[in-house]
Amino acid sequence: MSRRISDTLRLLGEQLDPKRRVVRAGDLIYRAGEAFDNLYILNSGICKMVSLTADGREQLVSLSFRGDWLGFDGLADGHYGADAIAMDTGEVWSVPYQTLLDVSKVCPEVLHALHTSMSKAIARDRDSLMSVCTLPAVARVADFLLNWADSLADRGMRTDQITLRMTRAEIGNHLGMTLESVSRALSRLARDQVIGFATQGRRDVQIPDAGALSAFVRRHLSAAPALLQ
Amino acid sequence: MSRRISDTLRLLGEQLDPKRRVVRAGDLIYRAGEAFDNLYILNSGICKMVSLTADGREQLVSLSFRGDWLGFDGLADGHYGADAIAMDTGEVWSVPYQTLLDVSKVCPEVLHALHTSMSKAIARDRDSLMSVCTLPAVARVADFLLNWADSLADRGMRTDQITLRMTRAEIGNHLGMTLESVSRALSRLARDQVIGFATQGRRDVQIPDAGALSAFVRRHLSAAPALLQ
DNA sequence: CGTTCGATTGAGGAAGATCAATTAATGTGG
DNA sequence: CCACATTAATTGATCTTCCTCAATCGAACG
Repeated sequence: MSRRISDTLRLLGEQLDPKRRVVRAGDLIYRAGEAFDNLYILNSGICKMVSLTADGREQLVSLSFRGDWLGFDGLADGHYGADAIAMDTGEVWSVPYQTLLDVSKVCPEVLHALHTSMSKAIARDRDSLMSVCTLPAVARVADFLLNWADSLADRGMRTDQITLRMTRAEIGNHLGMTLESVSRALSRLARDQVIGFATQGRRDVQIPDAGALSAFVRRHLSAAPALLQ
Repeated sequence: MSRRISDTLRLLGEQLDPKRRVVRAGDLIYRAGEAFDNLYILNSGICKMVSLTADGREQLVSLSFRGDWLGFDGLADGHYGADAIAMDTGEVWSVPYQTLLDVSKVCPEVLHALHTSMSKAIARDRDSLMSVCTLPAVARVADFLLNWADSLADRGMRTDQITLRMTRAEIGNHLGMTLESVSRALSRLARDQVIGFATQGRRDVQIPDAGALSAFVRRHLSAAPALLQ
């Protein structure tokens, strides 16, 4: 899988000749409301998508890792629907949507990469909804950590220790709970030995055994009624 | 907008020569886990996507209306990620993904229609997450009704009276609350005169003034902390 | 006309929010 | 490099929202 993502990135880099930009934590990649022109590909680093409603509600709607595309949300109505913000040093490639279409005609793999990435984005968004709707707070945090670790694993990175580049407030916002609940959940997970904290600072989370963390989630399902037919 | 959707459907019908199938409430369009081959286009009727986890959690992840495409979620890993179930009598078109790609080469509009639809799906999924994460139960139900009405409006249909083809349990599942909370929320909305119930049966909801319903949501925002940078 | 399924409503309880105080990490200017 | 200021995180006490359990009512259907 790590191979897959690197290979895809190499292909895209060669075929699309994207504009490359180095970003640092906090840098804006695009802003909600801006005219849609480019799609972005995250070559390295981590990104968050933050959506803001007219009535002032703010939501961290998704996270992106190496190989992910950004900006789909702007395609339909010609304007991006959220802010894309770097959470870390990284490199972002940008490609005009039109260029992408042109290249796709001679290189179908590029189009397939786009579709695969959009499909994954949809699947991930649904997983988020599932998590928020069906899991109690502690399990939601555990599930969040598992998903982060999975994302790293897909990219061939270590998953026994992950560095969350987010505050408790951001995590809570993304998971639909308060920062205090996030903190309590993490303390609980640490007390139950399914996660650990690194020596310095509590933003580094150790996951010695993903299976145990996964089992923790299963143990904390609140008996939900079936929907069925 | 209604024009747009009809026009797009006509184009797709002509260009793709899809297989057409009439479905009735409860009919399965595709099943989670099935091999991905086709994309589906909803020519009429309403559809729900239901996702099921390994540990038995069930989630109504999204709803689809006339003109929406179904099946994107299967593109990335070759298997559909949810069940697609008709909630009403309707007609579903199916098109092999490969056919779609072939036609796209001679008719770029088709590809653009696909991308637009995927982009909208992503935007809608994010709206769902936003709603679940930032709104209290009553407001969530109100927002749900507003979104449904908007979907109808986009298709040129009446929005002052909508027929929910869902039980309270299904609505609750989709919105992350119990069926009792949905019932109480609807009673509350009716008491506050922002919705009404039709003479017969309580599945028909009248929305005399969408603005008033929208204002109700705004009045019931729980003061949330800002995320900012 | 009774049976079944869905919806409503009430009472009590629990999960998580809110408020508040403390501690830990991070950053800044001297 | 240190004292101080600032921001983030933890933890506790209380309160609110929503869930759970239960009874009743209504609608649909054989």
